[in-house]
Amino acid sequence: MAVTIEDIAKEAGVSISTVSRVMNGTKPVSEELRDRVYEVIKKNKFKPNTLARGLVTKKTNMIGVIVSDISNVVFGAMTKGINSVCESKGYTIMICESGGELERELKLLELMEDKQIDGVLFAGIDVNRVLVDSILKRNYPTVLVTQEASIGDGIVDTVVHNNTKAMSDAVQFLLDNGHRRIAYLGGPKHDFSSGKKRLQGYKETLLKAGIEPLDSYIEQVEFSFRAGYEGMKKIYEENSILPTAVVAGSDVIAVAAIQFLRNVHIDVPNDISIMGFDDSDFSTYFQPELSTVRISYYHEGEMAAQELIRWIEGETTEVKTHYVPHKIIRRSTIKAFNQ
Amino acid sequence: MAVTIEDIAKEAGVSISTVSRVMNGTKPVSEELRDRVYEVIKKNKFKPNTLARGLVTKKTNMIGVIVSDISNVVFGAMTKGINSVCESKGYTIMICESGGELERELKLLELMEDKQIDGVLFAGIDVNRVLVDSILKRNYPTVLVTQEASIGDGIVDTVVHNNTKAMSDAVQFLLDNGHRRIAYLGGPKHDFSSGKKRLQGYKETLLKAGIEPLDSYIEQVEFSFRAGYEGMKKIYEENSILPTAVVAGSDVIAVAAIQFLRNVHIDVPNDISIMGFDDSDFSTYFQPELSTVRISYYHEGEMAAQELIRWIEGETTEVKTHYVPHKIIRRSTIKAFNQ
DNA sequence: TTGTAGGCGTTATCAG
DNA sequence: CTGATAACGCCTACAA
Repeated sequence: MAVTIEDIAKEAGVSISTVSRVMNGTKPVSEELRDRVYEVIKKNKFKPNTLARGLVTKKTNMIGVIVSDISNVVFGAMTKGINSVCESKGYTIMICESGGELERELKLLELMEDKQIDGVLFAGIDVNRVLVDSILKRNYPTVLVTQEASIGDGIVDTVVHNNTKAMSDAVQFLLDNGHRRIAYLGGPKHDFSSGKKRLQGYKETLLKAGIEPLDSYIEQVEFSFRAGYEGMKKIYEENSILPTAVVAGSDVIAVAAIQFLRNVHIDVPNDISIMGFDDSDFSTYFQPELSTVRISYYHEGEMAAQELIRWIEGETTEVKTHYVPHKIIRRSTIKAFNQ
Repeated sequence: MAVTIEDIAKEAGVSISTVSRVMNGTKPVSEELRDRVYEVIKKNKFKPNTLARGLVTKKTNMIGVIVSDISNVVFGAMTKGINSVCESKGYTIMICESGGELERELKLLELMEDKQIDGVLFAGIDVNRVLVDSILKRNYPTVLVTQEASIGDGIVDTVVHNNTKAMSDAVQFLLDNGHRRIAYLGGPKHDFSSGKKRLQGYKETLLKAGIEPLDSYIEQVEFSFRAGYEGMKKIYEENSILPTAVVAGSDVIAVAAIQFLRNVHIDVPNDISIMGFDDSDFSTYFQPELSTVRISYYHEGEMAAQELIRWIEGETTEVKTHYVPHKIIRRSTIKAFNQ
């Protein structure tokens, strides 16, 4: 059996409250006793039982993180950001994987509560009304990361990149480079940020430039290499007039598209330009290097964790959507037509 | 304040022990009372407080996972495997990142204990005597994943792939394909499996084929694109006679090497063959596709988690090293000289 | 400044 | 089968 506060008290010849006080600095203790107690603590390598402590303080210093796919590089980067601030603030993270399924997301939200975590960081796929209700009715702070609620802003605290604007910027970048026939090979429909926000950014920007979006130029696929490959294939097969550029929903999708095009002897960027999304590490591993929209998921994770901890620790926090900036990165998969 | 077992007991008109019993099925309860209690539980959505429970049962159903780098795809896959079995067995995982620093690894091992986890899965960089001692003296089950102890087998329970054999197989594969000048561009020296085991496999296999390993053909670098690139550059610059093949420590390193070679107009595989390691998802995204050694980190994670849980739940477990199989995957970065 | 005692929410032991 | 009651290890008024 591990050594308890009582053992320490006994050995130091003081009461357990005194031991508690020197450990937590919660009330003044005479120097003499303090030293004596410290000594005994060190000697016995005493570590207070966090469960017992949590039971009375209602605080566990643990925060939950819910993501759809642990092995996804995007969430890897985000988690790293989260972890860096949590560690420095004395919090430990509990990561759970939802697979993007509503059922499991709801179950995990509950699991977190059971575990008495202090708060959760939620990276959903489509944070709809059911999810929002579930989040709001719980008695722990929650901030959304990576994905805003699909039923409107200002309802739950959020840290995201502006998906609409990011995609809009990507399309505008292509327009600025003289492209007019721009296809969209984005993430899945059921993913709110990809299925709705980004597609919206794509369409609006084309429209603003006087270009009517073409259904046959729009393909929404899963975030995987295979899906990206098949999506590009479909666009290729079903259009007699090919686009001169494609905006992708992720770098993986972009790379898959390039691979397909190469297989049908279409050169990137000479025949078709490709724009990635995310700026994953590997986007410079390829030849040609990927032009892309840089999203700092690491930073997004950091911000979200900071926001959550601020909330947990009682610093008044306004429920709002915080945007982390994105940036267009030009590399070799874009060819300019104008000038 | 959340509803407690006492509230339920009161509302159902029974004692708290009865409520506890119906929840845990620990002792028989008359059907009548059981139904009545269940009703009240459902109605109030009562969830027992895990902290209080853990305090008395000494079990938290949480297992800790310590990795050096959360955003590394290898650990992403492993974690996913771990998570899948943990979830099915009712355990939740607590992931911590050590950065591969001994200090932090030791600190995390302690943190885990503080949190009263039931056991930990440890993926270290060099599990030396200090670490092993620290692991053994703790009072929770621990199994090493991905990396065996550097001070010998059979001391702590382990699930790994056979690094020596895997690298040996890779080299043998190259030998079988007629290569004689094979360079080694592996992981960092301080990483036991890469710095020691794999290098050993490389040297032994060459020796067995009557080839004396060349120092100038051996480069040990960090697991990053940049480091891989620089490492390949060094081999290129410092050898008047270039190797005809290179075995890499990871797919990322392999891709980086290819990139460098391309930049100095050396063709892969016609001029130099490249063998990757890991078989990461992206190894088929490139042209040419990467020949590599497939390691199923997902499966490794699964096995380790199973082993740990078996241990936690008291099924006698023999402390030994479990190997998960690897496999040579031939793709396009290898050219055969013979036949 | 220090100690006593009650309570946090459960499980488990022991009578009934 | 059921119900008190004592732990579990710690924090925190309340007293001294």
